[in-house]
Amino acid sequence: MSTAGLARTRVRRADIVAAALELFADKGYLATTMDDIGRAVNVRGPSLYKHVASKQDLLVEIMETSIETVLRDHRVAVGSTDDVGDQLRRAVEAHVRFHARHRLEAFVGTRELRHLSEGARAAMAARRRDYERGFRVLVERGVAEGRFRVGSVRLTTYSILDMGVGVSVWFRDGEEFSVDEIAYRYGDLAMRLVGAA
Amino acid sequence: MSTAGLARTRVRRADIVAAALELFADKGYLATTMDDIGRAVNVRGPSLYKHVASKQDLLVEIMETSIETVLRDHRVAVGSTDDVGDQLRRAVEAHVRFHARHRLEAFVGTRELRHLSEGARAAMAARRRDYERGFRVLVERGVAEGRFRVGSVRLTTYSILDMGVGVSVWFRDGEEFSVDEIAYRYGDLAMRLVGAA
DNA sequence: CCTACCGATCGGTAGG
DNA sequence: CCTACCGATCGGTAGG
Repeated sequence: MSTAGLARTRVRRADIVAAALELFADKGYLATTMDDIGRAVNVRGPSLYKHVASKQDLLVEIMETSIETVLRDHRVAVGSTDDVGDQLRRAVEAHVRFHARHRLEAFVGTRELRHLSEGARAAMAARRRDYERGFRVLVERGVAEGRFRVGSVRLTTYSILDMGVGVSVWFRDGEEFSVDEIAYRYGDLAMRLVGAA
Repeated sequence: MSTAGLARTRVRRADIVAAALELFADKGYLATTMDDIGRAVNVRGPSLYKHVASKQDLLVEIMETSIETVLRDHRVAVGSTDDVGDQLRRAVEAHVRFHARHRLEAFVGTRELRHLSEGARAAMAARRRDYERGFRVLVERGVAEGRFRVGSVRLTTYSILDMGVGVSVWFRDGEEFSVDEIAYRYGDLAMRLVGAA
């Protein structure tokens, strides 16, 4: 038994989370079994419980990590300048970068929200509203400063956010556009939407 | 037993499909049991098998009906005029109307694609590509005719589609905007995206 | 349209 | 980290 030669590094919690992310994105949370996740890191399902408390825990960790990442990126983008046009442009670029680079997190974050326990779900929903509000505030300020011209702040904000989220659905690495190219072009598109192009 | 007074009309297949749609949208396909669906139409789970062949069948019916609806609406919109600007505008309006009026179908259509059997999934994916192509062709023609000015046909098309899909996530009846108001405003936003505003 | 039930699956625990 | 296993759930069928 001790002679089996399979290269096998010690299982780390981060590997388990990464495997769970891929499986949740591919098959869905409910359809993914602890055995599936174990297989991806070369152990049996029950062995995972030495590293994680539950399957639910894995989902919570994935979602919390990604909302914190995108909120941090957003704050950095907005804090990088005082010009509301540049703020919105950079916020959109950060939004798109996140949704291209973290496609699976974005997927799982929206599609599996309902499988979060009640408390975790409410906390996540609140964080997501914070994020949306960040964009709405920028659009509002741009309008107030006479820089943007929009039909409806709310609809324009949703449009900007939703088109960026869409990137996570169709983006594939190594195709026509790089992440940065897409980010810049979506920045341009957002400027058009707010009438500042 | 025969004296129980509960108002109960005969169970129709359409009622079952409608109940399944609501449950699939709310809890997800896998988390919805045949007993859940039965309860919604006042029968036990096993009784449903007199009307439907399987739970999978319900999902297929929901998805096929909605893709056919949106494709039909799209063809009517595009066929209503020869002006490519008006064609795109009306196509966007139809797209948005569908995603506002058929929120749940839109939800289930994208979120539960992976729970379709292999064959049904491939057929659905093909229909969805047809739909996308309809928009891409309009954007291309507008550019060729010198009416639109875009950075990338592909990214602009995705943006237009994705922001419309987003309506199904946040739209609620009886709030700030009616379905038609949203449709018109999204038509305006699409015109801005293609540089024809 | 119902009850009883089969067969399979799965999260998590016991106890090494 | 593993095997054995519990308890619960669920789609679908049998047979009225």
